[in-house]
Amino acid sequence: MPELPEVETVRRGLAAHLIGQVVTGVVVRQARLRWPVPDSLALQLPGQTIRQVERRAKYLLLGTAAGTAIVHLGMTGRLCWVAADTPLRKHDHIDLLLDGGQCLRFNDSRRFGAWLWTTEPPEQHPLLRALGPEPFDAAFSGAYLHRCAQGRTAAVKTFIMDHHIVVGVGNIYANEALFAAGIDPLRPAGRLTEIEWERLAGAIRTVLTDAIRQGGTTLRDFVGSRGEPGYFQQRLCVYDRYRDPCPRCGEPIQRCRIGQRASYYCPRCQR
DNA sequence: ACTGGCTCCTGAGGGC
DNA sequence: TGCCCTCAGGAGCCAG
Repeated sequence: MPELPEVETVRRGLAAHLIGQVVTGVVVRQARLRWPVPDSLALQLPGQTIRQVERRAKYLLLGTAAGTAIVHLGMTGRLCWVAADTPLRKHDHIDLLLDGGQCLRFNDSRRFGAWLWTTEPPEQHPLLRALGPEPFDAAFSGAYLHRCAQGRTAAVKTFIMDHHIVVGVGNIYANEALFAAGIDPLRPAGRLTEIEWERLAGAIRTVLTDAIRQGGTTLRDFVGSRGEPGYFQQRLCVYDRYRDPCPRCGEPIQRCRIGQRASYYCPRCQR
C-alpha cells in the first residue's frame, strides 16, 4: 500500500517523465473510483502542458495552466509509463495520453484511488484545505504535537494517523515510529509528555526518511514498462511481525486492533 | 470538538 | 483443486 514515502518516490519518477509533456487525451474506462472521476478532467486536461508534479500528503498534483489534476493512489493504485498501444490489463482505469505516443496508465484493483480536477489553487481544494503539516515542515515538531494533543483521549497511534494533525503517517509507519520512539500505541494522546512527543516527531521523520531513501533505490524505475512498482519490503521492526522476537529485546511482538487497524508493538520496549 | 464506527472494493489466504 | 469465508486497508463521512 502506498504510504507517503512511496508516493514521494512516485512523484519524483513522474516529474522526470511528465514535466513539459503535452496531454493529448484522457481516457476514463472506469469512472467509479473513490469519488466519481469528473467529466471536467477529460474535458479540460487535453491540450495542456504539465508544468509541475507536486505532492501534498499522499495526493499527487499534476499542475497545468488550466488547472490541476489531483491523484490519489488509495490502497492499490499504480501509475505506469507505457506506450499508448500497450495492451490493457485488468483494472487499467485511466490513461493520460501524451505527445510522442507515451501514456501514463492508472491501474487500481480496489478503486480506493482518486482522479479529480480543480481550477482553483489546489491547496484550497476541500480535500487539501484542512490537512495538517507535512512531517518535514518546520511547523511539525514535538511542541506542535504536544499542543495539539492537549485533552485528547484518543490512542496516540490513532492521533498521529489523523491527517488534520500531520499528514502521511499511514498504518505501517505509525507502528514503526511508535516502536522507534518506545511509546505504547494505546496510550491516550493527551497523556504524553513533551519529551515523548519530541521523540515521536523525530521517529516519524526518521522512519519516513529511511523509507524514502530505500524507495529511491527499489522504486527507481517504477514507471518502467513492466509496470510492477514493487513497493519496498524494507525491514520493518514490528509491523506484521506478530509473535516474532522484538529486534531490540527479543520479547514476542504483540498485536491488537486500534481504531479498526492492525497494530503491532513490543510490550517491553514500548511504554 | 472529539471519537469511534462505517463504507467503498478486490485479492489473498486459510479452512475444509 | 476448488470453493467459500474473512480480512486487509486510506481516508472521508456521519452519528452520538
